[in-house]
Parts: sequence; C-alpha cells; structure tokens
Amino acid sequence: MEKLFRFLNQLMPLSPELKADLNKRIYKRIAMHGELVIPEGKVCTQLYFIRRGFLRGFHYQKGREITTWFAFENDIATSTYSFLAQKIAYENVEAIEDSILYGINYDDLNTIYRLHPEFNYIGRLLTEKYYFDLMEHSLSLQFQNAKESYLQLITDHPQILKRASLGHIASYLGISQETLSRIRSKIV
Amino acid sequence: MEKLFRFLNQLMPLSPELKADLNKRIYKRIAMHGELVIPEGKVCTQLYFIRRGFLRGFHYQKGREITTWFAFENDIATSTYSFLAQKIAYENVEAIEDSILYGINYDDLNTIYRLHPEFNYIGRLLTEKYYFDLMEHSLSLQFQNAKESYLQLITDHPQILKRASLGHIASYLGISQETLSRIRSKIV
DNA sequence: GTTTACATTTGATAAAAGTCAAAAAATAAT
DNA sequence: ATTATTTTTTGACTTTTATCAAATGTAAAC
Repeated sequence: MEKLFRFLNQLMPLSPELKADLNKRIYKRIAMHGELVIPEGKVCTQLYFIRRGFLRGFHYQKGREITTWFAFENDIATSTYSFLAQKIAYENVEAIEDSILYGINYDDLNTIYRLHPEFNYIGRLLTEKYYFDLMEHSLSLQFQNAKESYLQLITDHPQILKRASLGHIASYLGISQETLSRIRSKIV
Repeated sequence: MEKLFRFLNQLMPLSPELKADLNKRIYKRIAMHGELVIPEGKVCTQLYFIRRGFLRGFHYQKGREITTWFAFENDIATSTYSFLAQKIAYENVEAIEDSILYGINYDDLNTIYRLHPEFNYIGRLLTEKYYFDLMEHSLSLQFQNAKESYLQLITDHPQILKRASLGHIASYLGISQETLSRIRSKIV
C-alpha cells in the first residue's frame, strides 16, 4: 500500500487523517491472468489502483470483443462509465497478466470525498489525466489510417505492444487483426 | 450571469462567498459567427461557459481541418489540453454562431480552487461529464462504420446536425465530406 | 515428444471509403 | 434580381480495409 500512498502524495500531500481514512477503506486484491476483474451487466462498485500487472477494458459489439483501453502499474482502472455514473456496466475489465490491485468501493470513496473535500483535487487531477489519454486515443482513431495509428502506438506506448496480443491491439486501434498483421509484416 | 450560477448551483450549492469570488473574476465576451475564440500556437488561458451560441474545436492535420467537438448553450468550452496542462495549444476554438460567453482565466480559476477547495467537486464533475462525451465519440469512431456513426449522430445529437455544416460534421465523424453526402442521400 | 488449443499470418476477394474534378444548389453580397 | 461565393452533391476511379478461409506458428497440457 506504500506505493499507492507515494503515488497519491506526489499529486497532493496527504494529511495523516486522510491517510488513515484511506487505509481503513482500501483493500488488496489479486487477479490472475485471464480473470474477469469487473463484469458487465451490473453496476460497478469498485475502483482499482494497479500495484502490479496489466488490465484491459473491453465490451462486445456485434459479437466481437472491442478493447478500449489498457492499464498498467500506477494506473487507475474501473468500468469507468458504470462506476462514475453508477449505471449498469456494458464494459468488462480483465487482467491480462497476474496483477496486484488495491481497491476501494464507491460509497467508501465518496465518504472520503465528503470527509476530506480537498481529496476532490486528486479526483479532478486523475480524471483530467484519463481525459488526456482518451483524447489521444480518440484523435488517433479519428484522423489516422491503420498504419499511422500503429506507428504512433509503437512510439507512444511500446509497453502495450510488448504485453498485449495482436487481436487486442487491433481492436484497440479500430482495425481488423488481419490488417494489423499485414501492416506489421511490411514494417519489420 | 444568472444562468451560469443556476447551472453551477444545480451541481452543488454555492456559498455566498464563493459566488462573490466567482463574480469578481468572471467576465462576459461576445463572439461573432466565424470568430476564432481561442487560437492555436500559444498557451490557452481562458475557459468559457456558453450562455448562448455554438462553438467547435478543431485543428489542422495534413493541411485539413479536423473538428473534434461541438459545444452549445450551458457547455464549457476551451482548448482543453492546452488550458488544463498549460501547454501550447494545437487546438483552435471557433464560434460557428454568434455567441455569448462567460470567461475566467486560468490563474483566477485556480485561485477559486485554492480559496474554495469544495469547488474541486464541480471541477471533477464537469471533467467527468466531458470524459463521458469524449468516450461516446471515441467509441463511435472505433467500431462503427461511416453510416452507423451518422445514424447515431442523428439520434443522439440532432442539434449538431441542424447547426453544423456538412464538412464539419464529416470531419467530426472521421470521414470525408463526399462520403457523408452520399450516406445522407441514401437515407433521406 | 505428441497432441491440443490458441494466436498469427497469408491469400483471394469484396466492401467501404478516399480522392480528384466538375456540376448543382444554397447563401450571401451588391 | 443578379452576381459572386461557399457548400453540397455527383461521377469516375483508386486505395484502403474487411471478410472468409486456410495455413502456419507457438505455447501449454498431457
């Protein structure tokens, strides 16, 4: 848990009381490779900090899996829309490597926000960070062709390339797996 | 300004002091149709609430304009990445209808956040809202074809359809203007 | 080491979307 | 109203990407 506090502390110094209140409510969870950390179909109540490992968010569209994000060490992961809006999730979260997570549930997090209004600053900052990430992904989808998107992924997110499967990467880039395979063969 | 306070108040009741501090720092700006409200190439220091009108965000890619968002009455608009990260803007904001805006500058907004930590809650809430909007747009770009994206725009954002030009809408959907025109002719 | 399961590549073909150029339609300016 | 300007549509053609099917490669399980 030390690593989570270091992470939060670098965003904003945490008071001892805030630290204690967080400590009381955060729990540890292990997720093995292939494990569905958050399932679709019900309201997602858990938010996770990734201490170690690799997760992805995906959902089904016309019978196929669409991966919409990847998350690593020091990232926050949840079924975002469902967690924030407290509506039924259509998004699944899966561990694609053995992972160690620190979790907090929705009500507990809101209790923290209520008891420590300054914690909203961290909430705002993290939401902004993930907004930027999404913006980057979205721009790549909007005006780049398959090859350009792939090249950008190579330079901006080599981690994803190394650790995710071709199929997951392809759907993340909004292209078919065959197209990605062909692009890759031409580049190397 | 009454309308802005009503908007904020419905997110969280504003204390009289907060209201006064906002009042001191918020100014009014008129932007005419075609006016560049925020230009690229320098750090964006202004955030606007749209009292009335219609704006779009766009940037240039391979010599062409790419529209990434539209914003209406009761929306917040700025060159998002530049404003939040205080980095050089690559995004322009243009009024595509005569508009009335309420603005605040970056330092003043942060003064508000400092003097009134609870205002971070509103900041978090609004960031989350725009995160959802972006997510919706991004998903549409990722796994829908041109026709599906257009049909979704018709049902989800008829306002955009009515008020934006074909070229703007096409680039927003990530397709060429000719393709959009052909799709439209087949549907009607 | 062989079998089984799963992931990736390759080939042939079809569908979707882009490009360039010109015509038509809609708006704005005089 | 007429002209000028901008926006939208249409046509011919090219490029990109998807799809389906099969082959190959890789890794785990027995």
